[in-house]
Amino acid sequence: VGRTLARSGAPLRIGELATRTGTTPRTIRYYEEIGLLPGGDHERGKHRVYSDRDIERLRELTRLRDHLGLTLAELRALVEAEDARAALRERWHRTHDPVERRAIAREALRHLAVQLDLVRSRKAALAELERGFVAKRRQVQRILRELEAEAQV
Amino acid sequence: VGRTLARSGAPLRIGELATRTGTTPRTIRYYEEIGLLPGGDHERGKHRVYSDRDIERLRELTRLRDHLGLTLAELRALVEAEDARAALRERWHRTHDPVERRAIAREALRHLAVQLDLVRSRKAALAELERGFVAKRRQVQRILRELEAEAQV
DNA sequence: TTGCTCCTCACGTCACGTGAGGTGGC
DNA sequence: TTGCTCCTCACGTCACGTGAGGTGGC
Repeated sequence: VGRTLARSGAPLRIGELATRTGTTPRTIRYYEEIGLLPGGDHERGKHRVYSDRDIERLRELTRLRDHLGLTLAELRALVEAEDARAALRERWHRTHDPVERRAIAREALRHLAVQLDLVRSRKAALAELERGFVAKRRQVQRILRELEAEAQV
Repeated sequence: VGRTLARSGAPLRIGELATRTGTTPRTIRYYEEIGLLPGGDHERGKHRVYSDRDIERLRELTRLRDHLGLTLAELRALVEAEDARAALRERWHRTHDPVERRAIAREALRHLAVQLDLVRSRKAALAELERGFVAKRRQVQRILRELEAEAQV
């Protein structure tokens, strides 16, 4: 096994993390500043170092930001809820009490329902936009066909 | 026919336009300042007055801004293209040359295709997000059912 | 050692929000 | 006349972009 480019699991620097997530180093530092991302585990003045888990985390954040239009304050609230759920998963693994486990699972379902509602209402709005464009297009196409039929004669 | 609230066709002031389009007076003035909206036809210091056509125009802009995530610079480019197409429609009504009319219709189709591509790629991204949430939910639901079956025994 | 990427200020920008102080129309 | 909405500055804010000047690691 020789050298491999982009070896999975290898630590990343901020530039790599940025290109892999479609953002910029500035954005990453800003998110760290406002508490949306961990500090890449660095001392002041030294280079930040990230892991594969950070790639996933940042990708998730940018997706929610771009596709659901969440503000960074909303994202931060969401991340805090996420951390709370991570703590729940911890408890899940430590307990074997089925009553507690059911409560944890139901909590997870409620959270997923909220996310799904957001995604679906945005999708519905986009679908409406799409319908409008398609209707206009159909109308123009009909007119164009008529003009071309006329030209045939 | 007596007084009707919100009579269609009556001129609007900026506050009315704002509430009808889900924006704010400040946003409307800003859009005017950067050339995205006409000036409500007012002299300096006097009240701006808008028509029903302005409602539609602003709604269209906010939809494209919110759902497609366009910047105001992109919106302005789009508005300019829109104005160019309006000029084409003018020519359409003045000409009866079928060759010219076909050219105009084809131009309109190209423009609609660009818009549709944008909408659809955004919809696809949202659909992917949705699939992820649905898969997670299914998994949690399965676990929950198992726990409840256990409780039944 | 030479590039390249990284570091920390810090000011600039985009798209508005938010008063401050004053005028206009039902 | 009294409210209410409108007007124009003008500073503040959010989410970064963009140098300026300097240090770190393959």
